[in-house]
Order: sequence, then structure tokens, then C-alpha cells
Amino acid sequence: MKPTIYDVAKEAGVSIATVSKVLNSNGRISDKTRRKVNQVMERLNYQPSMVASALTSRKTGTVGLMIPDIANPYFAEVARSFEDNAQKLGCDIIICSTDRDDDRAERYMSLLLRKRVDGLIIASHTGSPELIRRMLSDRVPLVLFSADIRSLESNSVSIDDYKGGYLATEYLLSLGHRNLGILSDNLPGSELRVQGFMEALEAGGISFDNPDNLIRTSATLENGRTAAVRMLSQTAGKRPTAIFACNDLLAIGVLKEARQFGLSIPRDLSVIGFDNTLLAEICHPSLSSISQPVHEMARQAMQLLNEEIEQEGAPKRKVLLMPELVVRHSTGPAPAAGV
Amino acid sequence: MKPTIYDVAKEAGVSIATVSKVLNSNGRISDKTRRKVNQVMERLNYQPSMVASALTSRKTGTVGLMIPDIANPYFAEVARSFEDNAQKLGCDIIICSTDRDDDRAERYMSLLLRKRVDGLIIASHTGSPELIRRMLSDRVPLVLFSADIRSLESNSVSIDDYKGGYLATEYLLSLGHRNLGILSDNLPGSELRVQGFMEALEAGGISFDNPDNLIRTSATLENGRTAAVRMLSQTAGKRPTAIFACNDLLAIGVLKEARQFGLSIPRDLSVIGFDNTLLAEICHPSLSSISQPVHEMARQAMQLLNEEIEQEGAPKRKVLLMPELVVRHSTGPAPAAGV
DNA sequence: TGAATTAGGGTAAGCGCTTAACCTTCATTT
DNA sequence: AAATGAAGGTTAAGCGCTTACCCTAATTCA
Repeated sequence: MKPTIYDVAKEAGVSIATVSKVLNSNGRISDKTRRKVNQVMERLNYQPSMVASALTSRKTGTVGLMIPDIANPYFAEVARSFEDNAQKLGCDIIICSTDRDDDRAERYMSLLLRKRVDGLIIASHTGSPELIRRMLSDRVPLVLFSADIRSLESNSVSIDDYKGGYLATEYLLSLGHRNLGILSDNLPGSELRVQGFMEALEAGGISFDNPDNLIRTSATLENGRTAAVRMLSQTAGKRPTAIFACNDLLAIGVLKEARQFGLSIPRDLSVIGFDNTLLAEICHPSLSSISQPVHEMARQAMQLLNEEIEQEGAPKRKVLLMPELVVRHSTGPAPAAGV
Repeated sequence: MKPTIYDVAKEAGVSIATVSKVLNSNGRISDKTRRKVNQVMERLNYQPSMVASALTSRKTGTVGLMIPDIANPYFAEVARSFEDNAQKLGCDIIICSTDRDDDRAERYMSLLLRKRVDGLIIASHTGSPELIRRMLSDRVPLVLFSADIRSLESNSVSIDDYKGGYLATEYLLSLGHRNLGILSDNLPGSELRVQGFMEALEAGGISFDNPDNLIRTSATLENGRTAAVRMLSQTAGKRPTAIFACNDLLAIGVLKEARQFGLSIPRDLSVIGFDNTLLAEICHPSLSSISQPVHEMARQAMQLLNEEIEQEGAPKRKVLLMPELVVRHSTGPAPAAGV
């Protein structure tokens, strides 16, 4: 059997309280006793049970990370960032991929609560707003990540999606494109990206009047291709010369399909993505994209979460970070007009 | 405060033992009592504390997954597969990315032990063999994933890496290539892939005599490119017409660099990867690769782990699954000879 | 020198569950 | 009708920690 605090105490000839005190370095202990106890712990290879300590201290040192899918490179990167930040605080992370299925989300949530995790990170609206509201009213420490819910009084860390959409669009306009398409996924944040797109167009004096150049779909490579087919098979006048996709996967779908249409990128068509994932570098031509400061976001989120864990009624905060344009090789000047 | 089993018992007018029994549906309880208790639990929104139950039952329902890096798409996919399989068993997963740093691995390991996880999955030799041996002798349930250590009497689930290397090479030979290069990473499994490569060459009556056509490096895009430069800048006679990379990331590095050399793929150069990750589909041209049955591997690993958790001295088993060749567009017939 | 601190450590009561052992009823068996 | 046994619960002892509180002896101060 694994040694317990009793074994250590007996071996060291002290009480378990003393052992506990040297373990947590609190209380008054003489150097001599401390050393002896430490030696015994070492010798017995004592590993204090966090499940026992969690029972009394009410801290498990575990936080739950709810995301749509860890196999999605964006979320994998997010997870990694959280892991690193958690480690600095001496805690670890339980990954929960929900596939955006409310039932799965609810089951996971319940599991996490029963495990008494110290807090929750909820990325991209994983789980219904109703569910989140319930957690909030149960005072579960929690921070929304990468997609805020304005109506909820909760912590959140996200980027300015509107700004991101605006940046991407402005950039395409600056390249001379006048006929733009937009491919959105069905996440709440993406709606803001679309808004940014629209307002940048307006600011550029361009009206968006072709409804076929706006497609909403969920984020898979295949859906990106399908949408691309729809946009690109329009007549030359209506077909966009540049497409803004609300995430990299969709953008790459467009890239792939464009080839089928015999379009050269960026000569005939510019494509820009969002999230600046590993994929953007991998694909060919490499993808221009709007980048999120994922690591910094995770850092702040973890910090907010920690504050709320430490002191129950900590004031909620909403942090908004700025996205940045990363130019690679999938965007270029608009083709000469009138061709 | 969260309601406890005492609250439920009092409300339902029974003892906590009774509540515990309906909770775990064991022991003898009348339908009437069961219903009443269930009602009360519902009404109070009772969430039994798994930390308390773990303290007595010695089951936390958590397993640790040690991997090099969750941000690496291959391991992200592995993690997802484990997650799904774990969920079926009602447990969840703590992710530990170690970056192959033995210290990090050791710290994580220790954390997991203190958390009293039910078991460990150790993917790709994460942590030193010595560390693993120690776990084993401490009788921690554990299964090695994707890279066995033959000398250790432990469970393991992996693919036949040798076979994978053989398959890839045989395929390139069948396309008429006679001058092959190989790019290996520094994982133990990859050594077997190299062996498979070598023996397939031999079986094909080809001798591998140019040491510059074998490069070992760690798995990053950048390293793939660097290695590609070295191989491709050789004179036409020595330069390989096909390159086998021991993982997709390296392969894609080659793909990218080949373009800088003005080589068209697969016309001038064939490239094949390993792992068949999402990346293989994303890149252009899409990458032929050797695929691992990741989901099935995770299923079996989880099952082995579970068996060992259930009964202490369960016999160890080593499972070996077969990789498969997936042909895409990065491989083609060897260029006409003598050019 | 005697009283008041203080340093160093022990006692014991939980934390919220599980489970072996035990105690009633009440229906069956002979 | 007495003995037997099953059905349905209850009691209480842990699981391995934390921590408020208490005690003793050594130190300090007037």
C-alpha cells in the first residue's frame, strides 16, 4: 500500500498534524523536525493524496476545459496554452470535447461538477447559454473564452471579432478587390466577423448586394469546398475575386476547390482565413490569416479564473484583445478589372 | 453550500447508507424508498462528490494521458480518441504535454500520482524508461501507446512501425524509384520505420549507400525544410527521386522546400509521410502517408488499461496493429532515368 | 525571580462518501 | 407454532488529509 500521512508520522516520531504542517509549510515547525520529516517522506517515497486533501481543503487543483473538439488544431493550440498556464499554478486540465452537442456538454459539465473541479473554461460557447447561466448562478468559477455572451455577467476573454473581420476586409480592399465573398461558420463570434466585413465594405464605399457571396456553414474542410463551389461557379462578373473565410479550415477548403476551377492563387483569387492556425502555414500557398493572441488570451483567462477561485465574489471582468493581420501568400492584388 | 449526502438523507427521512445505496444501485432497497430518495436528490440538485467517494472507493475515474504535445495534430487526434473511449467508461482524461522533457514528465507523473489517477497512458515514450520502470514496479496501471519498450513487461498498443516503413518503401519502389531518401525523427518507433525502409530496399535489390540520404531530426516543419535542403541540393545523380519521411510534418517540410528548388511534385519528386494526420489532407499536393488506426489503438489501449485497473494482477499484453498505405497526390512514377 | 510570551508541536473534529456488520419485520417452511 | 430466512434498513468505522484549539517548555522582560 501507498504510505499515508500516518506512516510518515509514525516513522518520524511526530503527529500527523506536524507532517501536514511541513507538507504545506504553514504553522510553526523547527528546522530540525522539518528536516527529519522530509527525510522520512523521501525515504518512504510518500506521495500525499490530493483526493484526501481536496476533501478538506476544497481545492482539487483541476480545471475543466470545455471545447468543441480537441482534434481541431485551433483548439489543440488553445488547450496547450491553457495547460502551460495551469502548470504554472500547479494545477492540471481535464479536456472535454463536446462536438457542440448540448447533451454531451451537459454530461461533461455534470461530471466536472461531481469531480469538484476548481473552475471551468468554456471556449466558443460550448454548451447552451442556459447551461452556462445555471453554472453561474451556482457560483461555479468560470470564464468564457474566445466568445463572450454579453448578456451574461461572467468573466470572459476574447478577441475583437468585429475588428478581425474589419481588418481582413480592409486589407483585401487595399489590394484593389471590389467584389468580395465571405464564408462564415455558425459560431456566435463569427457573426461579429461578418459584421466587421460588412462595415469595412461600407466604409470603403462598396455595397454588398450579392447574397450568394455570403455563405454560412460549419467548419470543416468539406464544407469549405462545397461553399467554394457555389461561390466560384457564378459568372465572372458576380464571382468574387477575394474570399474571407471565418476560419482557416474553411479557407483551405476554398483554396483546394479553387484549384479545381483552374484558378491560380493569389493571381485569380485571394483567400484569407481566420485564427492563424498551424494549418495556415502548412497549406499551399500558405494562407494569410487573422491571428488571435491565443497564448496571451489563455494567460489572462487562467488568471481571471484563478482570481475567482481564490476569492468568491471577485468582480467579473471582460477582456478584449486585438487580432492581427498575418500576410502570407494566398492574397494578392485584384486581377485587372474588366477581364 | 452544495448539498451533501446528509442533506439528502435527512430530507428523505432515511440514513445516508440508504442514499449511498440508491446512488450506486447496490444493496437492497425497496422501489418506494428508491423513488423517494431519487426525488429528493433531484429536488436538491444533488451532485455526489467524487472526491469523497474516491477517498473510500479508491477510484477517481480519471486517467492521465502523457504525450509530447497536444498541439501536434497527431497527438490531438490520439487524445480525442482516448477521450471518446474514456467517456464510454464514464471517466475522463488529464492531458499532460511534456515536450519530451524528462523533468516535465517527472513532475507531471508525480502530480498524477498524487491525484491518484486510476491509470496512465504513456504515448511515444514520454518520460524516461527509468521513470516508467518505476511506475511499473509501483504497480501503477499503465499502458504504453504507439511505442513499445520491449524490455519492459508492460501493456502496450502500437503499430508495426517496421511494417509501416516497409510498406512505404515498397510502394515507392513499385513506382520505379531507385534512389530513395529517408527523413527520420528521433523517436524510438521511427528507428523501426527506418529498418523497414532499409529491408524493403534490400528486398528490392537496392543498396543504400549514400549517407546523406538518411537524416535524423526532430519533428518540426522547419527541420523538415532544413533536411530537405541538404538532400535536394546534391547533384542530380545522388539526389533522391523519392523521400520517405517518418512523420507528416517532416514530409510537408520537404514538400515546401522542394518548391524552392523548382521541383514539381510528384513529377520530379515523390514524398510520402507517416501518421496520416489531418495535415496530409490539408497540404498541397495532398500527402500520401502511412496511416495508423488511431481510434482502434486507443480503444484497445483503454480496454487494456481498464482490465488492469479492475484486477490488479491482470496479465500484461502487447498489442500490435497494422498500418496502412494511403495514396494521395504527393507520390508518382519515378522520372525517366538518366535525365 | 516570577509572570508573560512565544515557539513547537499534539489532539481531535471534521470533509462526504462506502461498506461490513447488524437489526427488525414479515413471509415461509415444516 | 416455532424456526428459518429474506427483505429493507441502520450503525458506525473508516478513507487520508486540514485546521482550530490546546498544551508544555523555553525564552523574554520588568
